[in-house]
Amino acid sequence: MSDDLRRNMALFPIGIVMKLTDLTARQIRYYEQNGLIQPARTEGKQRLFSFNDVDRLLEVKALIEKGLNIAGIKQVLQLQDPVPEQTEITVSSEAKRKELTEQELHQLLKQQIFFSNANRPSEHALIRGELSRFFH
DNA sequence: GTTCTCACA
DNA sequence: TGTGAGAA
Repeated sequence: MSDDLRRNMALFPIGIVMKLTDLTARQIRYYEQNGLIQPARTEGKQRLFSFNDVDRLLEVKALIEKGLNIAGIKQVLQLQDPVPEQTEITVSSEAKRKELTEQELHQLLKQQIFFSNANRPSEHALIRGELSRFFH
């Protein structure tokens, strides 16, 4: 399985994303309304975030903390990722931009867990449990 | 118990 | 952005 596919496959409920990004559910949904992220949905309409979404959320958070508004962030993200539309699973059209190696992917995962540990040491187990499916 | 949408101070 | 209501 390609790394690219894996990054778009992870499915976190909003609660986990809140812990991972330290954003409120309100903010996360607000950013989605503004097109900053495109989380998938379950049949029950609950949001399912991929690692790409979490990654983007962290960028958004960083930008917000720098004093940017939604409009400003939209521009920044558009420059980085001009309309993802839908992530096609076609083998032929993959790897147009950044391909992550196994090591880089694991490094990213470690970072996520590190952030969580720094903020809420008592919730290691929960988050690790949710992320465990990404480790082999 | 968790998340969703909508709405209001 | 926060919070609460009401539904799923």
